[in-house]
Amino acid sequence: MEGENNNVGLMLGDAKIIEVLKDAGLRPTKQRIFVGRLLFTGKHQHVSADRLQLQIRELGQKMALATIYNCLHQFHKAGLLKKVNAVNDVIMFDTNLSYHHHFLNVDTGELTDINEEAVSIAGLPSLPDGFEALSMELTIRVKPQI
Amino acid sequence: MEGENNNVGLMLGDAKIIEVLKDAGLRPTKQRIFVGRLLFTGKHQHVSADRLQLQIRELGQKMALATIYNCLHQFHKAGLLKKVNAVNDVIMFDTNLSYHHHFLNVDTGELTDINEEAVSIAGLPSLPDGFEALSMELTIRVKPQI
DNA sequence: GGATTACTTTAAAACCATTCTAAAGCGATT
DNA sequence: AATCGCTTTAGAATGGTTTTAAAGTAATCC
Repeated sequence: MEGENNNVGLMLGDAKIIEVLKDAGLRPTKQRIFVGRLLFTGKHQHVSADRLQLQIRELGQKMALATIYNCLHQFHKAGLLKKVNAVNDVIMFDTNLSYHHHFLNVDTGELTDINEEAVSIAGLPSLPDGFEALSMELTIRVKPQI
Repeated sequence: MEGENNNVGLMLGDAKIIEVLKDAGLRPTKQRIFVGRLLFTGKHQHVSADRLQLQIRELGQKMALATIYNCLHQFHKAGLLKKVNAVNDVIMFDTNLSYHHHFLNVDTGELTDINEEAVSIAGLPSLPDGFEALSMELTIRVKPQI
């Protein structure tokens, strides 16, 4: 179970991003700083490697998909991103680190945060013997009304 | 479907499976009946196409993976199976049709049902405008204690 | 029943998100 | 500036799933 990380929406200048990267033990390369700028805007996002590359292209930059995957995984390992259960066969990362749940638009694969207070899960079931819980996630699948 | 012992002759209980298939608008082919026999045993299971093929092979039969995928998807469409969020990049189907949640062993990808009464989710959040809810699923990721 | 028609199964190829490879590039430390 | 080790990169590889088109089989019609 992940800790209740009451994250402030950080708006990082490059200096701060560089510091965050260093603190995470990651060299502040051009690529990691660029991705950091896109992700840590203060507004929470759900991103896939693919869409991130598109976004980068639209800004007139080029970055190998492998680099983007590396970056996302490293950010995740460093606790800067949450990994969301694969959606439509695509790995999604979430900049909202606090404990929360998601609506999943099954038509588009789009995720939307559920306000934490809107749902309460009571009575954690006893775990199988010899197991420990890592995290918990509720997904509500939704689709546009006809 | 072929094998050394190519006897897929119907056994007792097949009559019921055939009826179920017909009711679902599916021709009761040898393959669908065989898969039905494996799945609808009364004991709930979580299966992937891959593991199902292994199980079939162990019984001395042969079935194309594509056929197994077709079968699972058709059964799902007919409401005979539930589809579970992809786990470790693998599509899982669940014979337990009732509303329930899962423990996910992140090491093995194995799913275990959570007794419905063991958890209660209170206060359904209001859905985004113009959307309707399809389903809801809680996944508790667990791993063996060290 | 046998022929016709429509749906199914199959092996193999295609697909596609993700990971791997190994060579070129770059950041840090001296 | 020289070196060392981590990074980036394009392209190939991987692996689960889907598609293809040809062969097979269930249902229908007479």
